[in-house]
Amino acid sequence: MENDAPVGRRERKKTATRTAILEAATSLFLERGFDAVTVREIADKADVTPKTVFAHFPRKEALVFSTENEQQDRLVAAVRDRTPQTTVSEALKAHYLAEITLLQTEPMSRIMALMEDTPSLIEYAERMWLRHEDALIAVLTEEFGLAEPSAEIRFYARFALQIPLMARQDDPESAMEVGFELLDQGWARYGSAHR
Amino acid sequence: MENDAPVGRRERKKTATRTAILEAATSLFLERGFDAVTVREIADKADVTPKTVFAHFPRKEALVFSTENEQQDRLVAAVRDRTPQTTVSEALKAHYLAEITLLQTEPMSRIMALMEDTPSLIEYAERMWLRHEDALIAVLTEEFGLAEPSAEIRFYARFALQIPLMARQDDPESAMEVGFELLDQGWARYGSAHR
DNA sequence: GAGTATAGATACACTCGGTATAGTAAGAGT
DNA sequence: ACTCTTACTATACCGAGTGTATCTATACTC
Repeated sequence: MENDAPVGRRERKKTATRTAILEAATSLFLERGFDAVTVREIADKADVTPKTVFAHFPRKEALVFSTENEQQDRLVAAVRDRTPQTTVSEALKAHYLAEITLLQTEPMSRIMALMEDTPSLIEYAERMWLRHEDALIAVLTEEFGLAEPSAEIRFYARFALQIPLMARQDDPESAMEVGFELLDQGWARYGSAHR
Repeated sequence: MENDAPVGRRERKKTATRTAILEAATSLFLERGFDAVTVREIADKADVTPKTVFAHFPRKEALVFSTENEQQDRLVAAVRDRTPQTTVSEALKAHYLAEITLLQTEPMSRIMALMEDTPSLIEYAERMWLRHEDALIAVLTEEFGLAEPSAEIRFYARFALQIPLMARQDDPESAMEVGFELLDQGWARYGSAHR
């Protein structure tokens, strides 16, 4: 979390205001919901100018998802650090399931609850998630010992990132199962019966 | 296009203002670009109130994509009306390629050019395109003689709709080829060599 | 055909996210 | 002590989109 070098006072102050903004925002969001809180209120509570809020976070939605980078790192690590006898799909499936259980614990679960009834947040979260595509393509390319990503890898990454988005319902495990089965074995078996 | 019953004067006037807004918008967009045109300017040129613009179109971006419904109809028809010996994937691939060539002709090509350098438009177009998912799921369910959509169908639809989004580059045909090959035959063949 | 209801449009004020600009003040490097 | 940079402020602003009350031409009804 805060394992960066404790550099100069200036940077310390900067991260201080950043966390102040973040804390003000999350407390207000959890209290009244995302849409009902204005950026100006957040700024007031954090005792900064609205402009400062946007200096630290590109959009209002970004105040909810401040741990995006770590998420990507975990995803990449899940692929790269899998055991040799594990396929990429198996590793991804396991990782997705682990992430889901992670999201069900405090304090993430409250943010997830906030998300459920805020369309703009869902949308933003999905867009952010899909931004990991390039990173996933990069690991896969590396793992497969290629110099350039192949078209197959690109499609695989695109498809694979869709799976957790569809498994956010009641039974994530079996949904995930189906998704990866289709991704690994293909549709032909289902479709061939009906041309 | 305008094959609806020529009903009362009221509805005729309504569609008249709608087309006036649409024409004003497209001409201004093509002339100066999407972002450089304000809704007020469009409203002025169409001689209506800004409020009226939003009464006809939910968002500014919707002014560019006014033929969304027809697009969905064509997609559904491509699946439903395929010849019996054609698989769904084959039908979709052919349809996508046809749509792409359609988009390369006037006046669509100019709208596409407009899109290229307007991120918000690309985003909106993709979101709108993916909204066809439910419709695609519905046809597939029907075509496969099921009462309820299966999880496999849901994933297939999700994946299949991603393919044209990835084939917007230089060589759509071969990209499409790869996408559907992966979707139909699965990743196992590629991945197995590298676990 | 007069009376009434209503849908489409208007006028206008407003909210809110986000930006632009100019300036201040504190910290960092020399 | 000397700048130079940088986080932040103050303030005004922009543009998309909404809320509300109102007007009016059209449609419906008796």
